[in-house]
Amino acid sequence: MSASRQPGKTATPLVSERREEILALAAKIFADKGYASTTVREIADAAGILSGSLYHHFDSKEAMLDEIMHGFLDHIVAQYRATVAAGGDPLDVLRALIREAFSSLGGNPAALAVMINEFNFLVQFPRFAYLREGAEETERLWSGVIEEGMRTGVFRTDIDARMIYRFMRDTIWISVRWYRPDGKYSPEEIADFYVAMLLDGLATGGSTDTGGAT
Amino acid sequence: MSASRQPGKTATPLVSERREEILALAAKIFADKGYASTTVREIADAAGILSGSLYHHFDSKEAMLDEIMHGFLDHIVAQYRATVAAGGDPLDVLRALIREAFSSLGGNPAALAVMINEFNFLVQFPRFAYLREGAEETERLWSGVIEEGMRTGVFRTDIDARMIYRFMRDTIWISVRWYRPDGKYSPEEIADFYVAMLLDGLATGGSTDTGGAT
DNA sequence: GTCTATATTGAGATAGAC
DNA sequence: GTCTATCTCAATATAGAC
Repeated sequence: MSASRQPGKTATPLVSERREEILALAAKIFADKGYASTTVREIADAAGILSGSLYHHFDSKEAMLDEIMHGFLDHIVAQYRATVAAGGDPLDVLRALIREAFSSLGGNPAALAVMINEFNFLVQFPRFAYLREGAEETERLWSGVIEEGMRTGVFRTDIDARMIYRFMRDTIWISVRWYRPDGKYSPEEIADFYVAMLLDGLATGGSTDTGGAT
Repeated sequence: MSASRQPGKTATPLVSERREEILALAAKIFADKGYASTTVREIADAAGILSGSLYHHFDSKEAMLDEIMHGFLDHIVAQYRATVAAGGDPLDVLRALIREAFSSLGGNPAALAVMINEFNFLVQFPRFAYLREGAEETERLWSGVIEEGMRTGVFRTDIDARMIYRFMRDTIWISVRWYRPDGKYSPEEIADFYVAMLLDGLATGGSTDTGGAT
């Protein structure tokens, strides 16, 4: 388990492994019970130490949450940025974005769940204001691709691009609530199902009659 | 505001109006801050009374949550049941279900938000086990319609029906997080956008190539 | 139905020994 | 890096007067 440690160098890594371990445990518990309902004692128990000892690694319970959120958000936004920057056919770019979003399920499901569950509450506090920035940049990136696809004619234009974005974002991310790593489908398969449904629709024939909203 | 009160009868209604008022206030705060992060004092403040006085109306904070959840779930499940029982073309039934789900946005958004946010955590406690039953009945009702549509050939059969259900359920319900009553679109319009996208897809041409999952 | 006053518990966090 | 011991505060809930 210490394979990455270089012989001769006596530890003190820039980011302690123990920190990361504890952070991963905390993320899991935050995801399962909710941040507010989680006690520092539970986190300490999971790590096999006493609650007071946690404060050697972290300033506070909130600081743990902050690190989890920051780590997740920075990573995913950087991915989106790179994918959009690479450019290409809007349809392909959108597909790539969707796959990246779904692959967070396999990557760090606990952090994703915490993000989904706590975002709305946390974003109102100054300390977590960066969450809004990340969300807004993500929305700009995704919506930009949709809008480009509308201009070039590959996407339909009769639905608000921002609403399409929201539908997609919510559907993809909230799937962390039912996704199980040992389940029937991998994140990649789920992504492909979703792309298939999103692009071509559920109906077989032309069910162009939406039945209302004239 | 007391239009429903009959003259001559001196109050003592079966369900006190004051209870309902307080419950609505509690639901709003639970929705905004999360159940665990809400204090009984905040609820009392909103109602213009002191925290101790709440216990004249309710046994506990948890009892308030219980009433909110029960009220919401019973109502929506009864609706779904009736709609499915009425029968008809699966495509029309599905459309009706989707509209009903979205109309919860206009009806009782706070209760819906609390349901979405707290479901996963609460369902593990015996007191809230009925949440699972409600969710399962809902899934059976919706999935049944999708499967019938697959049999009769109006829906594509290359995507798992339960996954389709989950995608739909999540997308619709989580929209309570961004829906605003004073916003650009009504729940009915949002429902129609969603139905349009769901049934016919986002792509204009035949983008049958999903690009992977061979 | 609400208030005053308070009991009681459990939470996050700290100080210093080891 | 962890433990022992404890502080402090805030939260739910209660009892009884009005």
